[in-house]
Amino acid sequence: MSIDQPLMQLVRKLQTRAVLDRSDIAAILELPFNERTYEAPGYLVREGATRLEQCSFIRSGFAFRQKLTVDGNRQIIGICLPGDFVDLQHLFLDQADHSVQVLTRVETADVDRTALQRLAEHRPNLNRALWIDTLIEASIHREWILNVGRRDARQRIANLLCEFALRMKQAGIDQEAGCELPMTQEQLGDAVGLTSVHVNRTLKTLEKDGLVRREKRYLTIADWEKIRALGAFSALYLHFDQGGPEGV
Amino acid sequence: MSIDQPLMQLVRKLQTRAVLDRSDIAAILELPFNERTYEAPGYLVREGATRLEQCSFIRSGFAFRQKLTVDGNRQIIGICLPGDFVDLQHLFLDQADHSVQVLTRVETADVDRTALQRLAEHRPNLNRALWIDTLIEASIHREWILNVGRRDARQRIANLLCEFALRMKQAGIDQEAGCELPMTQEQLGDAVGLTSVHVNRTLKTLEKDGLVRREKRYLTIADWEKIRALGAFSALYLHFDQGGPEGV
DNA sequence: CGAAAACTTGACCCAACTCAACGAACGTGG
DNA sequence: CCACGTTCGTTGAGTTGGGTCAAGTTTTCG
Repeated sequence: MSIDQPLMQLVRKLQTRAVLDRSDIAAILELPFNERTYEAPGYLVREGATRLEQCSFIRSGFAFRQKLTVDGNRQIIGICLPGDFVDLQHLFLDQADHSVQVLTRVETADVDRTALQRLAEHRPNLNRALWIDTLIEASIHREWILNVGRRDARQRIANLLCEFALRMKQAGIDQEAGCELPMTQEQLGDAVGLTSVHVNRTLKTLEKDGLVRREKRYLTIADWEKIRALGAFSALYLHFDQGGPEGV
Repeated sequence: MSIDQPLMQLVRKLQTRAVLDRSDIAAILELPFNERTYEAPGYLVREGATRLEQCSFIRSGFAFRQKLTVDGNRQIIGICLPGDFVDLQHLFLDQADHSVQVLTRVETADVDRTALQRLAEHRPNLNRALWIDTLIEASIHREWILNVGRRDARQRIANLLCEFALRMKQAGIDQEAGCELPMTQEQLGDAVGLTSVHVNRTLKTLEKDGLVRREKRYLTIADWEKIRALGAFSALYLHFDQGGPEGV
């Protein structure tokens, strides 16, 4: 049950979603699983795939969900941080409706989906935790629709950065001076529905205004309050408050 | 157990999501519930609301999910048809992260959320059905992010119309000649991230090209194949195939 | 060290927005 | 059932945020 026991990471994640008792935790730690490593531009999930027998969560590294237009345009649908499930939707859905691609080298732990289904079936707390995780992801999707549909370039990027920083913090992997962003400007653009060229120009203005700082490949948030205001970011949609007993 | 028993409608909906046995159905029909009616520009759910003790599904009428920008711009996040749950997310989430507003007069049946939780807890089939419903909604959200983020006006509207028509058909409420659309052009615009003015102009071109027909207040799809191709619509993301036994 | 990937910058363009005025349809009350 | 206010749809003219294209420059990494 050491800290580098991958399933312990899963336990900790689910504990942010619902209260688990001793036996719940024991049941998780007994799950059969295998580990896997994916390198940089690889796919964890491919849209259309059908023999989905496992649900994976990320032990380390970053990934993103994406869908493509017929004419090849990419839209990033969400970002997966360490500790996140990559494809919890495959607990019950039989076909992948989007792809998940590696951002930085990713290590996963893959749990058999029927084993996970049994767990949800027999353990209300785990059922609740997994379900809440699903619901929060849907909530994040909703915010993204708003972001891409109704905000201008500066606001979109600001909002994305806020979400990223806060989720990093909740996952306990933020640096002291803000947080790093492991995405290229093109990927950033694909996440907010803009061109890499325009992302570049927009980031410049954000830097000029003292909202972010950029060195080499990394971007850090310089003025949290200003960027929060610009992106009109409200953490409500991340539902951080859901961990309490019986959801109070 | 007549057809106008509201809970029978719920049974039928859930049967499109998973296989239910006799006792599952009986358990649903025993749920306590009350009925409510909402008039035209009213709210079924308000963003930020906290005492969420019921989950409602729509017996008749249409509603839409929405979020607002700080500067008052609206983005419609999804559309609720008769038979759809309005706020299944409140089965486990304790705060509303978006609003749901009436499109046409809506009649709902409201089920106590703890009763529904108990059902999910004790009945794997129902747990599965409800969960799949949640997952499909998340999948629709993803498609909307793509739609709004990476397609042009004609494609966006075409895609939305396809989704609407197909879901209407699955819900069994399509007219013979395509289907009516109970949304104003402004609402259409808010759903696809455009202005009502631009929606108007774009609809004109779609009509000129013979893809849709418009009479009075109603819009019907004239050429399904053309509009499907234009919107690059693929029904994959609606996961209609999920109803089978054990998801095969 | 060299090639590939990522980032910058400028010039030009266009899809969609804004503003504004007007017409059509709806529905409500008398 | 008509009158009239309100909402919805339509159209034009002018503007703009962000896209495109293209040519560098810097960074990364094998």
